Amino acid sequence: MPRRTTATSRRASIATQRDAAGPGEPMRAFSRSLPMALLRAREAVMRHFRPTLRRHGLTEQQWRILRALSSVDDVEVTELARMAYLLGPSLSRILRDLEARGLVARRAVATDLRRGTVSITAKGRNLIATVAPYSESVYARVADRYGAAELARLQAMLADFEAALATLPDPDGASEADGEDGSDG
Amino acid sequence: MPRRTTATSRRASIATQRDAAGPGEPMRAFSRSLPMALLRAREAVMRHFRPTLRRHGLTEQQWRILRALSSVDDVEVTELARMAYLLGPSLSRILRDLEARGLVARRAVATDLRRGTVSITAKGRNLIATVAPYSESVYARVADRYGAAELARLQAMLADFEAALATLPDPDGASEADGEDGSDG
DNA sequence: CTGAAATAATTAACATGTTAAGTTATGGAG
DNA sequence: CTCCATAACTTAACATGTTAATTATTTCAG
Repeated sequence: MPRRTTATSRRASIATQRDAAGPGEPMRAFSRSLPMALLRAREAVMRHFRPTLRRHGLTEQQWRILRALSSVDDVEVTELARMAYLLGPSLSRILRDLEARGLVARRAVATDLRRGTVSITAKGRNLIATVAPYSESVYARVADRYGAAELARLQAMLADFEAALATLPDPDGASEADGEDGSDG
Repeated sequence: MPRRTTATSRRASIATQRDAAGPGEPMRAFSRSLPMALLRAREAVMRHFRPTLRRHGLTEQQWRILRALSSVDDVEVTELARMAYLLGPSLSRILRDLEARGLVARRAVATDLRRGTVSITAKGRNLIATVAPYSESVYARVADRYGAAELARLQAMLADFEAALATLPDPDGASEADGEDGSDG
C-alpha cells in the first residue's frame, strides 16, 4: 500500500475471480445483489447526465429540486423533500445555496410560522430551459439504445417493486440486536 | 421559512399536484424519471438493511467491502474498488478506517510498490458471520414479498440495461457546452 | 390560560460521492 | 542512464446521505 512502509513478501495473485463464495459461506453471490444491480443501473444513466449538469453549475440533487419546483407554483419544504426524494437536512442545505444563487425564493407561511414555502425564480426557470434540451437528448439516447418499450417495462417493474416493499413492516432499528463485534462503543 | 424573518402575505396552496407540467414545459414527468425510479427502488430495499448494519457499526459501503473481500484471498485496491463498486477516494478512506478497526489488513506488492493488496482478517470474517443471517433474512423477506421469479426478472433487466448503456459513447464532459449561466468558469 | 407533547425546519456531526490535485513508483524513449 | 509520461493510490475540497439534536411554533390536555 503506497504511502506506507513494510514492503513484505509478494503474492500478486491478481484474483480475477469475482465471487469465489468460499466453501464456508452460503451467502448470495455478492456482485449480483439487487441493491448493487440498482446502483449500477442508476450510475449507468447518471454518468451521462452529470457532465452537462456540472457545466451549468448544478448537481443532480439541485436539478431535481429545480425540476420539482418548475411543476408547481410554490410548495412547502416538506412536500418539496417528498417530490425531489431528498431528506430534510439535505434539502435545507441545498435550498440555502440555491436561494443565495437566486435560483429559488422562500417565504414563511403566515398561518403557521414553522412552515416555509419555496418557489423557483425566473433565473431558475431560465437555467432549466437552458439545460433541459441536453437532458432530453441524453434520455432519448438511452431510450433508443435500450429500447423504449423495454424501458417502460423496466420502470413499471421498479414501481411495482417499490410498492410491494412498501407493504413490509418498518425496519425501525430495534428488534434484532445482539452486539458481538464491539464497534458500537 | 422558520429561522428567518419577513413573514409576508400568505398562500398555503398546499399543491397536492406532483407534476403539473406547465403549459410551457415539454419535459418528461419529473417524478417518473428512470434515475428517480432506480433511486426509489434501491432505497426501498436498503432501508431494511441499514438498521442491522448500523447496529454492528457498519455502513452499507463498509459491508460491501467486507463481503467482496470475503470472496477472495486478497485483492489489489483497484480491483477491490471495481468489485465493491466504489470510487478510489471513497475506498481509500474506508480502508483506512477498516484497517484501524482491525477488520482488514493491507500489504504492499513487492513487484510494484505502487500497488497494495487488501485482505479480510479473522475479526472481519467473524463480523460477516454475525451479520450475514440478518442480511439473508431481509433478502428473503423482500423476495417473498415481491416474488422470487419477478425479482430474478428484474435483476436480469437491470443487467441488460447496464450492458446496453455501456455501449454508449463516454460522456467525457466536453462536447456540448455553450456556457450561458456562468458556472463554467 | 398554561405547560407538555407534537410538528416543521434547521443545525450538527460523521461517512461517502465526486472531481481535481498531489505523491510515489514504473516504464519507456533517446 | 536520465527524463518524462503513466499508473496506482492517496489527499484535498466541496456536496450530499444519514441520524441525532436543536429551535421555533403550534396543538391540546387539563
